[in-house]
Amino acid sequence: MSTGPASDDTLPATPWERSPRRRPAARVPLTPERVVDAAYEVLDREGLDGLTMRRVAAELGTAVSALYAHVSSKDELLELMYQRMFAGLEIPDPDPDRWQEQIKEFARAGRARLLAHRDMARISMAHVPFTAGLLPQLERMLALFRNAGLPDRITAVVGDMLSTYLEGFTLEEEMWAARLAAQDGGDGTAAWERMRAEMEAYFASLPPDRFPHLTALSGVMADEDQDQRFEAGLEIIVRGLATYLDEDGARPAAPRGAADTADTADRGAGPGRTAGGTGHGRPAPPQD
Amino acid sequence: MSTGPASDDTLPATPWERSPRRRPAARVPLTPERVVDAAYEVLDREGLDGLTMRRVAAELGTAVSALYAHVSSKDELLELMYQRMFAGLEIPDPDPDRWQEQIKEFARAGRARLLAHRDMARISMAHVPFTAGLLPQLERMLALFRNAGLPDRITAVVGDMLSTYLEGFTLEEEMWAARLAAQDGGDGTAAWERMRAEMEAYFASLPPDRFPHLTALSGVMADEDQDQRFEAGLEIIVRGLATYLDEDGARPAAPRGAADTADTADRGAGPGRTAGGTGHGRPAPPQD
DNA sequence: ATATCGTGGAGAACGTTGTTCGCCGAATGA
DNA sequence: TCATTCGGCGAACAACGTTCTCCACGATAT
Repeated sequence: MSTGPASDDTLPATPWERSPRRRPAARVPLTPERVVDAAYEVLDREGLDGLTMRRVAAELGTAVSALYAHVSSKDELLELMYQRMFAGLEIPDPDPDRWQEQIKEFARAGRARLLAHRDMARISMAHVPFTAGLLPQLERMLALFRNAGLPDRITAVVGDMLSTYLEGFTLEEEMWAARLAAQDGGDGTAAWERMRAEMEAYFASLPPDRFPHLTALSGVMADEDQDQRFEAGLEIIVRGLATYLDEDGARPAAPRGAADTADTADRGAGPGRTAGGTGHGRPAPPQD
Repeated sequence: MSTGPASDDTLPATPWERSPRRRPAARVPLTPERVVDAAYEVLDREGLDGLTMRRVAAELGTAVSALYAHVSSKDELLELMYQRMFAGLEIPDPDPDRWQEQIKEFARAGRARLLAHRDMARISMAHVPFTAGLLPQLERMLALFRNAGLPDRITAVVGDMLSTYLEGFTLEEEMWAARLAAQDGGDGTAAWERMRAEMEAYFASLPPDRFPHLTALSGVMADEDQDQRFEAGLEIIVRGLATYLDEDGARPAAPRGAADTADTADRGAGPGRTAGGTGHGRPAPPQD
């Protein structure tokens, strides 16, 4: 460079002490996996808004530009993070006796994955849910629904619906947590408790003539925790699904030991046409 | 070329023709509402990623810094846009005979609002759903559910669930539309048709031994359009809700003319405790 | 053992973003 | 008519994603 060197702590180490130290560090040649590792580290510490390429590079002790030899763009980095989230997610073999519980277990496992890292639901929401790597999971989920006896028309729709519920619920959960953490540092349960009390008081303070139901429910609006709310929503969906079992000649409730993964051929096309899963129609035109 | 004026259309108009023209323009003194108007204009033209304070200012013909006298930050601008989306959204008086249809109509109206402007679901998802301005809508929704005969425990949960489904579904819808628009300019139905064909072919091309259900459903995975898929999911939720009607001594299905908005007192606390609507429990700790 | 080559990381730079600071010009009250 | 106040303007700042050029290192060939 044409000018003088910067102040001391920005100087690179002297060669005789840098060389021996660099050996162990430089021998790990910075793979995409390591970049994703560092990105997760930064994500948990700084949140999605604080997840910058510069910070990821700093986490690895490398230059920013070095990252681009392995990930090509920040979007691809987020994509890799998204895919890793589902790595090793097992969906059990269909057991028609327990299909409701199996669906719930899948949803709980998904929520746990989303909550495992900060702002994960935001990342998840920003990606189209079915990449090639996720096809096995999709297949096993379809097996769950079809073997339960759900009509194909419903099977094709419920996968998207479940993941939408999963991601949407967890996203909202994250947002409350973030808002809470922002307004005061106490990330313990005390802050939650106080906010619940505040909300309850707020609802109760509304004019009862204009908000009869809101005020009537105020005492309990802040009562259940997130786990219970998640379960309640899940239960609504599963109950809704169950109403399709005694339709179209499908098995009535949850008969024993019938269909397993191999029953695809015999129920192939159902009553008439079956219907769309990941397929999407036309985009509804913007209306003003 | 540090000096020289730019080409003609970037030049401001001459004073003698600008002054009379500026009168009507400058007499509109740049309210927050006008900023939001311009922001919507930019949003529809450039998308959320292209929604820049600089572009909004350009749309208004003002300087960027002028915006900050009225909106204070981009986040607040997005908040105002979010709130305007619900302005004038009417939720009908509860009709216990038609509660299922009323819920569906609300959801359809919500989806229409979200689709009315580009990337609106992304904005909506980023905001906590219940601001003070939205309380009347929330109240009327609670009325719908309670008058239908749903237990308070369910009423408190289903509002969030419906809006989650609404926003999540539309968000995914938007993402497909955006991806489609990006990969080729043809925003007509032809592009959608081609993509559906591609997806169908892709699913069908998978190895049937590893993906029996996916291949079995391939022919119909891309069959329904978004409207039908939305309705199908809605139907699942409503059916799930209906299963709660003959519980806890609530009315069996949809009896005539009972309860209206004034019935809050008599069914106040139901069987035991009722449960949380917007309240959220503690944040589940990150697990690694 | 020496010279050559190629790869991958380093550093600086570019264009763009949200936001802030100091200034000016035009309305308004005395 | 003067002083004041307020809203818009231009420039600037820090930080972002991304790209460019260059250099040092290890492996290969002679």
